[in-house]
Amino acid sequence: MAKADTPSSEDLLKLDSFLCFAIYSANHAFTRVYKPLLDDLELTYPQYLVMVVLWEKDDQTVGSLGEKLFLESSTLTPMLKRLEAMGYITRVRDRMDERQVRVRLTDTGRALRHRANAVPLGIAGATGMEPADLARLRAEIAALRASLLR
Amino acid sequence: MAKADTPSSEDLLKLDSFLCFAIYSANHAFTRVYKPLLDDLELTYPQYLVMVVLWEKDDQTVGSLGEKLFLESSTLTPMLKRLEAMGYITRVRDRMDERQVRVRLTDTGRALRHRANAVPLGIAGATGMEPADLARLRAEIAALRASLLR
DNA sequence: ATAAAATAAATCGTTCGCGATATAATCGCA
DNA sequence: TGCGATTATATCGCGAACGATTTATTTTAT
Repeated sequence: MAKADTPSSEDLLKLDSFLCFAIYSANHAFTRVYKPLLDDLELTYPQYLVMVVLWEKDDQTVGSLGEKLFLESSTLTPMLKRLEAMGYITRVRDRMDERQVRVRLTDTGRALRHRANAVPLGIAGATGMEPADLARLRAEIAALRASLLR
Repeated sequence: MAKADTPSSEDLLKLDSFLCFAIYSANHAFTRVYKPLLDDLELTYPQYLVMVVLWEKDDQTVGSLGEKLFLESSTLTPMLKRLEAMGYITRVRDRMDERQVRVRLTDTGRALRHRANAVPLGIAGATGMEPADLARLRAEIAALRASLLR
């Protein structure tokens, strides 16, 4: 199958598309594995990521969330409105700088964290990998992302 | 920062969300890096993946494409209609089994492959990684996906 | 031979995600 | 001071992506 020669650009077309595809399909796989666990919390996977960021640090601007999640306001604004409608967060213009919107957890949103603690255990189990391997892989992929966005 | 103790479920909430998030954001990063390269071909990133699969093996059913790409017909059908409208593929009911739709490259679609050969080189460069490392990482992520979907 | 089960795509409604653009507030500088 | 540039968020249109359902065809079992 694999030849010792320098791969032609035709071979590369396949080869390299595979790393991106591995990531693309692994991402879908994560979405699917998370779904049943998150259904209980009535959160989608991207919404869950927003909540994780807020559980770590409450009271952030839309821009700050976007920086951490690598998302644009055009993606976040509608998502945050849904989370607000569900009663998990509030969105309030900053008094000092009315351009900014401060996103804060409600008591319900904060309380959700306890129920969410069960989620990661389920995921870690689903990967079937050792914590150390997971950490190493995570770091490598994060480095890859950083290179890509450079 | 890191303690030697067994991580609590609260710590895990952060830790484990990171592998999924690393993948999630790396996937977005790939989409962004591909975009300018694919704009010339008038393909989106998912459409490009479909074309890659067809360049490898022409004349496949919707189901076969879905198996390889891990996508449902509800995702593929509209995408394939767009590729058909662009003149890159044809969609024809199979005479032998009218339930199936056979997807075939047009001459234009086949010809596109040559122009697409430039794409992977650009991506490989953007990762800044050695081919061997890329291959290893790809394999690890593919294994992870397989575990998740088990 | 035909009714029931299974299979393959397509359709529908919802959520994400982006780029381009709009709106509104603040900043900087003449 | 006040006006142009910058910044923060929101809006819009489009293309994925999924689950649930529908339609059409084929297979199977009776």
